[in-house]
Parts: sequence; structure tokens; C-alpha cells
Amino acid sequence: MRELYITNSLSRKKELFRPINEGHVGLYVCGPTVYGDAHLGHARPGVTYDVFVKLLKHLGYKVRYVRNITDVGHLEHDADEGEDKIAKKARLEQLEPMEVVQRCTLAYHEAMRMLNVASPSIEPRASGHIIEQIDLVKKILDAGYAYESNGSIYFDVLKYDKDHKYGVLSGRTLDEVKEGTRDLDGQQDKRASYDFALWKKASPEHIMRWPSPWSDGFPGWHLECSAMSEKYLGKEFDIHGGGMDLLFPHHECEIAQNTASRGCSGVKYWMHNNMITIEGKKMGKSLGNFITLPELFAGRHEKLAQAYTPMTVRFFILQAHYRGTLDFSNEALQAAEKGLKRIMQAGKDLRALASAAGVSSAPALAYGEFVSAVAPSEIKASNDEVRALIEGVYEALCDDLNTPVALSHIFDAVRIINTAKDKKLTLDASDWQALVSLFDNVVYGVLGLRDEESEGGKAVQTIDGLVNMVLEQRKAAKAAKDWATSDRIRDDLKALGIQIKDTKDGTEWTLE
RNA sequence: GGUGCUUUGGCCGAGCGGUUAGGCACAGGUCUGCAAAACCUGCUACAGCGGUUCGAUUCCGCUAGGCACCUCCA
Repeated sequence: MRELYITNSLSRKKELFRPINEGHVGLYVCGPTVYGDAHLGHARPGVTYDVFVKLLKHLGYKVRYVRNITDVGHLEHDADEGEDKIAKKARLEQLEPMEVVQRCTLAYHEAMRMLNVASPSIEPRASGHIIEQIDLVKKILDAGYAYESNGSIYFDVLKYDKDHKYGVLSGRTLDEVKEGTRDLDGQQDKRASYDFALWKKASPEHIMRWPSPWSDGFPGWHLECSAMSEKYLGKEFDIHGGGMDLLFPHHECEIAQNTASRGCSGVKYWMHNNMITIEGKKMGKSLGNFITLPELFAGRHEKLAQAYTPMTVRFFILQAHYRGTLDFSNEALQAAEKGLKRIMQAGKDLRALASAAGVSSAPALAYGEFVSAVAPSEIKASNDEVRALIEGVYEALCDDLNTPVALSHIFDAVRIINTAKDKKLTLDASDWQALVSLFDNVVYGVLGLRDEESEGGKAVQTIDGLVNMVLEQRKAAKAAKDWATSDRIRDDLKALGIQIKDTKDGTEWTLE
């Protein structure tokens, strides 16, 4: 199996990935808190870990991918004070909290589906694991790293720090954490401001509540990930992912909870995707630069010059490395749209050319499903450039998921395909086979890019027939050297968004 | 205030101690009835100031700007 390197946030270095169990990978990624529309920010981890999982599978690993849904316990302000986000939304909209959860979960799934993000193996909900979470609180209490105060349970950070050192992931010392933690009102129950809640006693008006040995209440936000990752992936698992904004305090607290209860930090590799920024700033409701995915796909937002398709967004995300910030702008999205179109067009041409060269075309791809027809090591080509570029693609992907570099090599493939189409380059069957494999396995497979233009079903077929009919008329006009008619047809079609290309072999057209 | 990250050509965005990443845009050319597309060529940048080095965009320091986390956020 090819070596895979990933940047471990724990060491801040690129490390060779070695699974705990040969050939198997356990991956846990923090999913959304479901209290609003899926937004541009959700697309980044969604796409990033989707590509990562697809790469792992393509390399031959068996993957268990767990991505949770936070539907309780995530509070509005401080980790331990303020209103539950979902309860607040429910109150504002006069809905049952679970109605909010249901609606937002479905919207999130729909947005992910459109982005061609495959479902995780398991998608556990916090509210469905209250028993496990209570059990975890008990273990931490028994170990002496938590205390009860007025019906709530808090994690004793100071004690934990003495025994195990708090802050290993974020690189903060407890002194630094002390300085940075604000003293807020209503924290009298805690011994220290940096202690975090494991269990909160519910106030009388709080709807989402469960019985526990300490009070009727609800679990703290950090608890669910510790409880559910252990349940589905074991005491120690391979990789934990999430957004960089979760690194502190969320993931730091997870490590503390894991260590306090299980005796080990639980995770071998931590991966963190960076943020999408808008005009250089992180997207946030308070800044008014918050764009939801439905708005983006429909072009309905004052910052959007046009609508962008899900694949444009996916490609846009893939053009930057996941650990860097990615700045959103109309110019950048439009550039991505054109670049993607070029790759997809080459993919279409590749099919025809390969099949003409006698290469049996791969079975029709079930879009949204991962196709692994050929193992990466089996891809062979006689043309040096083709061989080098394919090697480059795999090398980049296995070098901390460097999708932008992988794409740069794929653009080399596009150029080669186009040159061959122009008959300025001849490739043999093994080269065509290699390119077909590259597109099926990597472009459509690992990177999960789909040709949206070809997916319109019956309507597209109808348009196809109509356009070909009109083009027959134009052909006749051209034959009669009636350029006025021929040009008018071309212009009229262009006005409808249909772009004509006259080639030696006839007329081609594409939908803009 | 604390901690960390970052500053690349018109835009987006990789990367590296010495060989032009790539995309988009732009200009010229080939092809074409004209176009479009495609291909070829050009545009060769690394915030500023010092230092280390035979050599720095790449390492170190300082200065200036930006960002993130420390509060909910992917």
C-alpha cells in the first residue's frame, strides 16, 4: 500500500500514517450543530473529509467514518452558560426543539448530497447517547477529575493539569488559559473559570432535559464526541478531524475527558481543516457575511454575482489545501467554474477518444458512488508524461491530501487529451487506459467531481435532439455558403446559452 | 492583552535552499469562411529591512500589514 502522510495537529508535523489495525482506519469528524441552514463553512470539512475517506478507500483501506450530529448541549455563549442553541432557535420559531433538529439535519444532508459528499458510516446524535454520556461523567467523577456543584458536574482542569498536563493539542499552558478565560456572570458553581461542564442542571424552563444521578439536565457539549467516538471506534482510534476553530477548547477538552476516563488520549492523529473566509474575514453571523449553501446554489445573496453549482463549490474547495484559509470571492468562484468545465469537457472527450482507440470504456459511473476499477499501483502507461502525471497525482494526494497539486497534474492530463484530440499527439492503448483510470478513479472517484452538464436526464436528451436538428439546418446553410443564416443560427443558439464549435469532423456544441 | 498562523505575479492558489506548479484573466500566433474551442508562445512574482549561506521566495531576526483561537461557530 502506498505511504500516506498527514499533518498531525498534535505534533504540528507531517507524519507517516500508520493505522492501529492493519488495513483499517477509524475516523471521527465533528459534524454540525443543527440549528440553522447548512452554510459555506460546512462545505469545507464536508468535502475535505469526503475526499480523504475516498482516498483511503481507493488506497485499499477499510474505513469506518463516524460523523456526529450535535442536537443538544451546544450552548449559546460560554461553554457553560447561556441558552442551548437549538432550544433558542425553537423558542424563536415556536417549534419543538426536535423539529428544528429534524429540519436542519435534513437540510444539511441535502446540501451534502448536492456537493457529492458521501454519507458517513455512522452518524450518531448526541441526544441518542445520553446514557453513554452519563456513564462517561461517572467514570470521570470516579477517577477524581470532576466535581459536583449544585446539580451540575464540572471537569477539574487544575487537577487534571497536575497529573496529565492540559493543553497538549492547542499548545497552551494552563497559565495562558487562565489569562485568556473571561470571568462571566453566573459561573459561581465552578471552582475555576476554565473548568468546563460535563453535565448541566436544567433550569425550570429548559425543555431538553434528561434524568441523571445528579439532576434533571443535559450533557456538556464536549462530552458527546468523547462518548460516541469511544462507542463506535474504541478507546483508541486512528484519526479525529474537524474545523480548526474546534481545536480549542472543544478538542482539547475531548482529550482531557478521554484521558481522565480511559487512561489514554484516544486519538493518534488530529486533522484540522481551515476556514473559508469572505473578504479576508471568517464567515460569521455577526459580520453579515454569512452565506448558506442554498443561497449559494441559487445565487440569492447580495454578495453573489451569480449562482454557483455545487460542483463549482467543490472544485473551488479542492483548489486550495485544506489546512490553509480559502478566501471566497465571485472572481475566484468564476475562475473555478471555468477550470472545472475544462476538466469535465476533457473527461467527455477522453471517453470518446479512448473508445475509438479500442479501450473498453469503464462502466457507466454511478455518480455519488466511489468507483475503484484499478488499483493505483496497476496503472501503467507508455507515454512518459502520462506516467509522470499520474504518479504526480497520487504523490500529491498522499502528501497530506494536497488536492491543488493533484489538480495541477490533472490539468496536464487535460492538455494531453486535448492535444491528442487535435491529432497532434498519438497515444497508445495503455496510455488511454491509464487516463481513463485516472479520471474514473481520481477525478470522478476520489475528488468526487461530477459532470453536472450531463446530468439533466430527459430534458437534456430533448435539448440534445433539438440542437442537433437546428445544427442540421445550419449545416445546409453553410453548404450553400449562406453565411448570414449560418451565423444567425449560431448567434441565436449562443443567446440561449449554447456554444457552437465548428471542427473538421463536424459541429460540436456545449451548454454554457 | 495572551497564543499561534500568515503576507507569492491582474485575481485565486501550490511549492521549494540553486531546476518557470496549476487555474482564471490578458496579449500574440496556429487552426477556421468568420467565430468559438483547442493547442503554442508571452506576462517569471514571492511585504520591507537586516543576517546565515557559494547561493534565499524558501532558514533566522526585526519592522509593517492581515488572520485565527482565547466566547457560539466547520
